[in-house]
Amino acid sequence: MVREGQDESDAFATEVCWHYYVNGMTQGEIAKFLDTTRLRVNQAIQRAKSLGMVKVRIESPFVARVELQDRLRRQLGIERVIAAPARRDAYDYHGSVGAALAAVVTERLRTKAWRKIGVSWGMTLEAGIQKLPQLANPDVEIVSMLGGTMQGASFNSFSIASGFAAQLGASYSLLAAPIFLSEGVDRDLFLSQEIFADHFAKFEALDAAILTASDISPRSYLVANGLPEEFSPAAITEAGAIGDVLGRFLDEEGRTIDHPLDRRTIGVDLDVVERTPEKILAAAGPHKVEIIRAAARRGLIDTLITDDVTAELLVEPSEGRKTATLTAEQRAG
Amino acid sequence: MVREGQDESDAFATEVCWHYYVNGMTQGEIAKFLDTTRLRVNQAIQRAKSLGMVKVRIESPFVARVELQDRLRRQLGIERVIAAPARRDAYDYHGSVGAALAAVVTERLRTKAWRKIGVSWGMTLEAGIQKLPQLANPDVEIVSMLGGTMQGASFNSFSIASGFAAQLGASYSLLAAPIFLSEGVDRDLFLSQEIFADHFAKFEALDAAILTASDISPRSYLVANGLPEEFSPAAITEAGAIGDVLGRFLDEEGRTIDHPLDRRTIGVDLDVVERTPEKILAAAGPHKVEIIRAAARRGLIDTLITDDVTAELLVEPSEGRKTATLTAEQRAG
DNA sequence: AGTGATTTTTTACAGATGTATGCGTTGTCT
DNA sequence: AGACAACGCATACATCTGTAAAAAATCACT
Repeated sequence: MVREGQDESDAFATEVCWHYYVNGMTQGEIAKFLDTTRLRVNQAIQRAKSLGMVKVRIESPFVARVELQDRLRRQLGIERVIAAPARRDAYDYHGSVGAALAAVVTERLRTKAWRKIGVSWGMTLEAGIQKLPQLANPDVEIVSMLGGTMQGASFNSFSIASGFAAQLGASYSLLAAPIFLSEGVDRDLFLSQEIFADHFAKFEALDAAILTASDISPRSYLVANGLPEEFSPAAITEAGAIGDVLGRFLDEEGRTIDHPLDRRTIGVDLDVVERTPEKILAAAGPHKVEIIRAAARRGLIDTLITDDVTAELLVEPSEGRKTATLTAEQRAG
Repeated sequence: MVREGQDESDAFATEVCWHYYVNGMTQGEIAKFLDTTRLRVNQAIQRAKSLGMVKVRIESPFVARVELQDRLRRQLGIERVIAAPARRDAYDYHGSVGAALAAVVTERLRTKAWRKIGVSWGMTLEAGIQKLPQLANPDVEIVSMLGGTMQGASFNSFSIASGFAAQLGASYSLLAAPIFLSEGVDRDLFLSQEIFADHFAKFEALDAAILTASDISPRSYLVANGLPEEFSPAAITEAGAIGDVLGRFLDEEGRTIDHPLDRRTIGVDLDVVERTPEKILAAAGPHKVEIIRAAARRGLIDTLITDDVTAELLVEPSEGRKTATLTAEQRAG
């Protein structure tokens, strides 16, 4: 050509991409058609992609959610994120997340050979039970991962494990103890009872754990109904806690806070939970953003189930909102 | 899922496409990641494409031209179209087309083992010679496909073949005869001369033909300089002709017109040209639109070299201008 | 429960794609 | 002119992709 190299090569790449993407020709066909080698065509496509000449856009109502999930997944460094679409007009923190949790558990049970599933408790998990279909999994055992509350407003904390078991057609194993021991009770002595030893041994053998997280506020079922009188929410916050997972209060970095309350908690140790093969944490609500981040940092989440409202709040504000139109240069490598 | 099937499957397809196109994951990786089979992922991508969910856009200054060429190529039913970018401020019909012709010929000579190249003549081909680099093709013979003019304004019609040969470093073979025999000369007798028989035999053995086309107007070098006095342009038009290729006047359908002039023309028969393996026709200008269409219909064009202005005029107005953003559903089949 | 029909899942295989290797050509420097 | 380096090209090969057929599972019906 009389024209200079850059133009010519761009024009060539343009024509190659046109045939490839628009006309659907194969690289070999294009090479034959343009009297060149397949290698050249292949390289032209790769160059065009890396130059951002080829733009792939996915048009679907689900794109925003998928993108959000993907970004959050990378940011939190966890395996999977599900951001269920929340009702923005009647936002309740639990409805959509519960449905998504039910769907995930159902799907997982269909394909995985889970035997023991550890469960936490709380309003989010209660919502999940409501959405579960009736299944038959006689080989599955639902293992309660922490003690229960002695009083409550809406549901019995022990009923979470049994409720899961009932819907899943599974057996269950409760931890028949208060979540927080009374003052003066010797923890080691209490737990030395044989029945507890058997139960704690199951924690090490869980195939999956269904968790939730709460902040420290009256909205937290645990704080509202379970906290011993001598521990005020303010005192726990003072100690650096921003919320709890399984009754264990964590600081911003996901570390268990050093506080007398922790030594009175009856339930699985978070270090044990970390070793569980599949950890599903379901939680939503603007007030839970910090504790979800902390739980992720602690390594307590493989699959995060939340809603799109919370997910939006979870993503780093620094990471500017990307458009759904992205370059597909990734195929190059 | 609690949601209905359509939504779920669309959401799934969206997520799959996201991973595939945006994250650049392989179908197998996505299947493993989403706990499903590669088949499902493959089908989801195909469904998304066929639903128009995936849009591929090529962003390049050359897109418009490439698209134009491709559309024209299909419409004319020829192998290749090159629409060189014309200078719209100083439009001359020949500059850009000549450069493109030179580029094509150079490229073809580099890769193809052409031995005999037939050439027409005219201002467009003259422009091509000007843009040809100096090459060395001692094994190539340039064969003039028609007789010459006895007078002219700008260039000698015989110099086209010799000019090509000089630039290409090839030998040449002229047809030393007038393009139109004088009245009363017996054509068969004239052509029975041995030297012409040899030359005409070469027409059957051409590897390629470099052609052009003109309308019937003073802008045509042939009409202006070559037409016998007894044939007025009006008379030829009257006979149905809209232009000529190699001195053969064609009607709209590309048929050689039945006219006394045709029986006095000295040059290759168009039926012979049709059998030439590679026919390159270079022509541009709004006035040449009709004759280019006719030449294509006649099967005289494998590669059309024109400019973008002419190409725009050549495409059927009925075929609405498509946008450069097209669905890439073609990969499905 | 048994049986047949329908649908999924698995498996296999034929292209298509992306990459590395070695060879030949071109151009350049001494 | 000869040697060397750089570049491009053909080949080969390891995935990846798309599709069809076989096997298995599920479902509907008797």
